[in-house]
Amino acid sequence: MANEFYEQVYALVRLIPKGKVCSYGVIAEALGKFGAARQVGYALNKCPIDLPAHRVVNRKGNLSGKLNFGDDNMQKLLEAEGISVKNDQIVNFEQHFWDPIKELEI
DNA sequence: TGAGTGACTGTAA
DNA sequence: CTTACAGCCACTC
Repeated sequence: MANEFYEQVYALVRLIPKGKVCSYGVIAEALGKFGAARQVGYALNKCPIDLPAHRVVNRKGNLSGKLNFGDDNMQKLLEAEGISVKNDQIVNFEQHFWDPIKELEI
């Protein structure tokens, strides 16, 4: 690929602290692609094994790519990090939400 | 090149 | 809060 955007997405996802989650739109925004949330998801679709994609969810906190994440149970991984998941949706999403822009802005 | 697709989001109801 | 519609950008066929 050699797409810088993809690399940035991967790099940012890896920066997500354990026990925290983020939305596609925020990631796209942090990379300067305000309307490219779908591309973030597309980038994650490549899903490198070392990429904690389970920490990335949509704006509703729904595990959109749970099935696409792989054989592993995305919900289980989140719960292992202290994130409660109910009905494929993160509980207290705002509480676990991590804003890369705000964090990187420091 | 153009049409179809998608791990999305904002707005409206 | 959810559901439905439209807009959005990049990739695949």
